[in-house]
Amino acid sequence: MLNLTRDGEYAVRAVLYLSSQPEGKISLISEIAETQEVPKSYLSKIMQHLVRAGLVRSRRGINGGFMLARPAESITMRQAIEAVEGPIFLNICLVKKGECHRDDFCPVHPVWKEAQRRLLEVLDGKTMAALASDGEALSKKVKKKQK
Amino acid sequence: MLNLTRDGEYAVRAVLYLSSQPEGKISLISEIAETQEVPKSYLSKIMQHLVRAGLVRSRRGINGGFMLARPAESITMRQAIEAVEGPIFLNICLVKKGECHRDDFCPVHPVWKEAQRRLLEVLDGKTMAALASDGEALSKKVKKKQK
DNA sequence: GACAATAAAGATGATTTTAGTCCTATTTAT
DNA sequence: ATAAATAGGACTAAAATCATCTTTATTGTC
Repeated sequence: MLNLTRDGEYAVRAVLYLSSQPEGKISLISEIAETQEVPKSYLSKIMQHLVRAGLVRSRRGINGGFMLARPAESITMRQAIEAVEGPIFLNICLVKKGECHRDDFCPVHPVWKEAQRRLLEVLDGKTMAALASDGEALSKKVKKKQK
Repeated sequence: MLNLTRDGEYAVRAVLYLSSQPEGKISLISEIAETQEVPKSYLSKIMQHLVRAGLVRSRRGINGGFMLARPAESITMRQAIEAVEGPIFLNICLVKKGECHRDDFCPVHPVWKEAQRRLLEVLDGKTMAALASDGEALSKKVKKKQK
């Protein structure tokens, strides 16, 4: 349907939250779930994907929780999304050569290729560090408005 | 899942086929279905959407069939897709202001807006006439290769 | 007017995906 | 040991996907 699933949305929120925390701080699932408005038990699933993808590190037991596995500057929006949704392909014909046998003579194929390139350019171009910084700026604006 | 459905794929194929026909020619569903490798009864549904969207005109009865309702130059890929899938939104937060109540302070929102803008730019920029012409060029190339 | 060809429209259904919940491990600091 | 935390699998309801089939409406020809 050409739109992001909950999985992707929640993954971005979670990684963004961790990126906004002081370095080295460990965050609880319940903490992330509440602030990011994600069902806790669902989030648990999402976090596991993020861990397996190497974006997030977890610690079990008392004083456990989650933190980024890498600097927020090195994690892109695309990576967060693909960690839970798998690789992004606007159309199956982009999965790999030969996936669609009409490839050779289909004039639509190159259009999708270009569309996908442009989409990914945006998602690749936004790091979690940048998002976190944008978020801070926004929350200052909101507070000003409320005065 | 961020990818095109069959509906969208088939719609593009069907409109493209009609765009490649001599002007004024009426095409049968079975003809479109066979050449475009779309199940006939499924295609029937798709064609109805295209008719209602005003991209295609139909005639019932003997000698009936389908033809473009407008010049192929005036039909974009986006229009063909949205005729069957509805408006394209990469994320629900783009549907309309207020759809996502995190809008005001969410730094991710503008990124999706930009990504969507770029994607639509590509789909808006490709007319069915252009695709048909690209298709012709491609089929010549394929024939050459086969020699 | 009867008939055949054709699309329109609606009912139905199998399969997959989505969006979760819940329960039982397993790990770990104290 | 115990309490606090994540890990991971089983389960589910609802929706979307990808169709098929049947009936109805329209239209040209004889």
